[in-house]
Amino acid sequence: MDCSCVSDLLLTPSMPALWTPGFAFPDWAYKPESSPGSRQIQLWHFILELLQKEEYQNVIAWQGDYGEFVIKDPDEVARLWGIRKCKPHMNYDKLSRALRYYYNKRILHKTKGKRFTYKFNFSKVVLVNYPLLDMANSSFLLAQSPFSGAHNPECGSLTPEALQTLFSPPRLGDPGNRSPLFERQVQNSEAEKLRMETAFPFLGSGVSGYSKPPSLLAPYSRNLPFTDYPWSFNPYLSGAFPLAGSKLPGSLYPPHFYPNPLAQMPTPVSILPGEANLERSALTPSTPARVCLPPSLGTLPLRGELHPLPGRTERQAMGETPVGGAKEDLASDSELEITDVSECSSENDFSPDSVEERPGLLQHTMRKYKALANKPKEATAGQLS
DNA sequence: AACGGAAGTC
DNA sequence: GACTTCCGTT
Repeated sequence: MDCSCVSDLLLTPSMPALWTPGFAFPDWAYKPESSPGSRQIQLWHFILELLQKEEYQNVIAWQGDYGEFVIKDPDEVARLWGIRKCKPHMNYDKLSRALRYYYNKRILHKTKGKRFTYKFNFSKVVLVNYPLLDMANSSFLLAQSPFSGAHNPECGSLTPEALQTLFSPPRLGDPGNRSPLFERQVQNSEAEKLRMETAFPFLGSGVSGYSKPPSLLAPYSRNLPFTDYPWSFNPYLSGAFPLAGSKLPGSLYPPHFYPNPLAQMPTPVSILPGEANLERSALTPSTPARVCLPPSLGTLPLRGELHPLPGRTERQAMGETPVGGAKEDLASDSELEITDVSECSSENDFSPDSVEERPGLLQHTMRKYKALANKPKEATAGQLS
């Protein structure tokens, strides 16, 4: 009420918080779990939001390589952040302190020598989008990273047990209904949190990380569109957003960074599980679930077989249409500076999610992944392409 | 500008 | 836990 700060950019009624057209983050990343008791947006989310809003290109923008961005107007970013957090006295000094705390979490790191330039640990973003994928490739991915395998204890943590944990079915008490994309879990279980933290340590007490994305994750296209991605996989293209009909400005997707998904999205590989395996009712009926899979998953069991992280992650990877329309999304884009206060304490509760139990599949998938992970990259790529 | 410790807030 | 605030240091 008295806090005339919050932008409704991400709190449009018809749309859950943190609508990010180019990125898809599992709901657990949206807060309740990552910060028990708090529902506020995290700074890195906010940064990502700004980064993909065309209107803030002069404030903050992707620049340089791979995940690197420049805060062109520190004061403005701080101001926006302050508005978002109802911290009128926010400034860049404080904001940057918060950013520095991300260094240890491996979410960000500083691009030395470049003023106001930071870099996302991009692999983590990919991880968030395609957790299973990343896990599947973890061995050789990490092997290629500057902080590879032997030096990376995390690499060894991706054990079948970890997978098991990640895939473990929900507790019996967990609600069994699926919720539409963007609805977030409210009654998310600790198990879920544990699963996530196992897979995405950076969100917790993370350890590993690579400053450079694994080569398999492909360099950004400098000139070519989608085809430049070795496996037609745009890590920033979640596919979880209204594609057809959406009118996201192409400029939101700098070609050198991530091609315009709307214009260049190739026919994606569908990992749509069989109808019997997926409760399609939760999906927008007219919107085919789709996802661009990297070749590494090309030979993995698809349709009805691959059923990674049943629930949130899967649906995102499948390109579920978010609640609300693109039009509203766009309309809200320019309202970051909204001064509507009511949002300050508004709640954005979402329905609980569910996880399906597929023990057989789990075993199968785990074996497959393990096999894949143990193969040389080339061989794997070949086999998968 | 950038860093990071320390204490405080929610 | 994720900042916010303050501040001394590089």
